[in-house]
Amino acid sequence: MEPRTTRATLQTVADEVGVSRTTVSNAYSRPDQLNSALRERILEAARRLGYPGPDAAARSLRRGRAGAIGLVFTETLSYAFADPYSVGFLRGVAEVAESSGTGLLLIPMPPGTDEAETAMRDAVVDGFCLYCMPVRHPAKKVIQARGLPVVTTDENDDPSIPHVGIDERASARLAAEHLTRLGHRRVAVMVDHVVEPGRAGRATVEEQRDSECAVLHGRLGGYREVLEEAGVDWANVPVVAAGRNSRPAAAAAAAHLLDVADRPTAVLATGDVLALGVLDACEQRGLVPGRDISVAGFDDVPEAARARLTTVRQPMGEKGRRAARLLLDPRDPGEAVPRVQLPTELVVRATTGPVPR
Amino acid sequence: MEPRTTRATLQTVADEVGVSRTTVSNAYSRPDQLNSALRERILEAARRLGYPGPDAAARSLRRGRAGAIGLVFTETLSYAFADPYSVGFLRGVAEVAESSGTGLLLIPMPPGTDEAETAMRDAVVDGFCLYCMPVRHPAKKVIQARGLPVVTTDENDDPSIPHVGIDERASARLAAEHLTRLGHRRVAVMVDHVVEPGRAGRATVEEQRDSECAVLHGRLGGYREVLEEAGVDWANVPVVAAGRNSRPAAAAAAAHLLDVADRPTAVLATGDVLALGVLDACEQRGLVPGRDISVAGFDDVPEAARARLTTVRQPMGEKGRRAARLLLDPRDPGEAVPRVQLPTELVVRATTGPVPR
DNA sequence: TTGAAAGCGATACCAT
DNA sequence: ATGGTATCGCTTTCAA
Repeated sequence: MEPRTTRATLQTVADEVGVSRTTVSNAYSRPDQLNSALRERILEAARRLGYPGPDAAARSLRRGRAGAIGLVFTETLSYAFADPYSVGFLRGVAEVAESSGTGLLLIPMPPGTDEAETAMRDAVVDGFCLYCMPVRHPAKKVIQARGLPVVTTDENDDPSIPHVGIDERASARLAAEHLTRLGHRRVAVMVDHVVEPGRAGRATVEEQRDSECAVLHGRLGGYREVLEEAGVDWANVPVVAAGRNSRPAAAAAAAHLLDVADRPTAVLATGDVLALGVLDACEQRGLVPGRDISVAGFDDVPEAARARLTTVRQPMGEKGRRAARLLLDPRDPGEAVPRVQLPTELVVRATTGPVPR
Repeated sequence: MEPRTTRATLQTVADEVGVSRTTVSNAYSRPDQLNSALRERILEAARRLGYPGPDAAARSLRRGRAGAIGLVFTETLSYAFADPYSVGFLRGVAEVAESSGTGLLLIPMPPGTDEAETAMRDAVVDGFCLYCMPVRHPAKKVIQARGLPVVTTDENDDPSIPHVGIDERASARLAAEHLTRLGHRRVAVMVDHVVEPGRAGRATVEEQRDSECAVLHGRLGGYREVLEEAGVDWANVPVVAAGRNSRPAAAAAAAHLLDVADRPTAVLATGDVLALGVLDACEQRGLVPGRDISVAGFDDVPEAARARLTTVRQPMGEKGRRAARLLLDPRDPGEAVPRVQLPTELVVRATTGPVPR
């Protein structure tokens, strides 16, 4: 018996078989470089010695390739699986990554700045997809410093980073115009959060302006334009935060809208999950959406169709696919930085209708 | 200007500042090991030189730690995001991983054996979570050979691998007994696939036996026991495969069940997504579930509650959390291999009722 | 085909 | 607080 104090390595196997490291390496990575009898002998010896195969990290270092792309969220990782919009996006990314044999590394974002920077540095990846990342995030500069391909979605400040997204403002307008055309003027808005995650309740115009989230700015901006064009004073439009992007949170926050004297005739939600929560709240109160009150969402997640929710559809799966492709298909340096803008459309279903009289 | 032909490395920065590599390394990894003035000088020089920070692969190699755990599916990666059960599980894994600063690497499984083995070898991870993996999968031995911590869910053959799951057979019995108690004897079963993915239609008893999927065996076995106890000949029980685990596929396959002379009075589905598809098919035909026909699912995904589906609840989030913990909390070698069995329960809602007369 | 030598880029340990 | 040295485990020329 050999002493098994130290783990078996390429060298161990090479010595055992009486060949060089190169040959053992080839046995794994380039089967065509040696005759299969020798290869079998090597593999057999490896098995016998308990050699686990070429070390992944060492291989990655030597080759300069990780075989994975990193997905970076600001939200908690588990949120990535909680929100159907996010799931749709990830699914798109996964489709493309998979077809090129690339793994997907979901990178958690620790709270502290130093920790976050370290996390971004330690990710063994060939590129980053930034998702839901505030315009100014400390970890962003680390990611850029690494010099790997990067792509952003939704939030796009930096023109030097490839981007795939939608026209947030114009898309939001679609929903708002639909409502004003139906005659609605007393409109309220439901968002996930404005200033800080978790904080629910009405947000002032100043707070809206100070938000770090470009998507929120775009969507609120679109709503605002349309409503002002219809003669509504934006300062009087209640913008209510659910605190978190969840159905129950939205349902709870909807109380601010529904249980008041001058209940709005319509609610614009910046996401379908929120809109569905508002619908839940309506149901609890015996309000029939589309008749007693109008509710419009954003995203068109799968559940929206079942709930007959009027919403703005954005192609989340396609977004993910395009983002992944931008990362995986190398572009030549001369080329302009790609900026993909995907189309959106208003989907009118049953939750919106004329102003009740 | 320095020549920038070669990428900046630790050494480059060390030379520039006139310190040793160690000190530069410490500036990044152990800020407390040097005075902050020097650290600032180093970081500044790094910035100036375009040094991207310590290389992730090199660091991972040297430290012997990857900072990520690998999730391995047999299904396509995008499927992981398509199935709500799977999403719930992943969410649980993500919660725990995140809390310990660990990333999640979703590893695609290529079709070929060699490719699959390479993919498992190249994953830079500290452990593997095997999910939905057939009892005999070629990639499995590579994973075990790597000698990293491994945990399986659902499919469990090997007693040497830690496992978290449910009692498939007993849980399936819950649903079946509920139906037989209601008087149902003409019962059909809907599964995703038996022999090979994609193949839809009725499956013979032989095909059922030959399936590689332990979960399927467990659930069908449970149904069978109960039905036979109730005097039903299993050979006469239609077991229909939807081909894929999707709602539309199930709805389509339900035609085999609903559009026949002796329509069953009840359908047992091995998953909620399938059950929901059956409900869709019922709706198209004007059949009211719970009155005209009974439908029971399995999993209790979020949509099930909305659809008022009777089903067997399994704690998918908890499954994920436990699996992640088994991977991340190191156990001492002497300890027995953990096998966690999570509880399930029957959730009776509106889609099941007495036999229509 | 096979092998020798030269790194890939960083960190740990032990002095200083 | 700093620095020297050894090493992590592999792949890649290039020559034999």
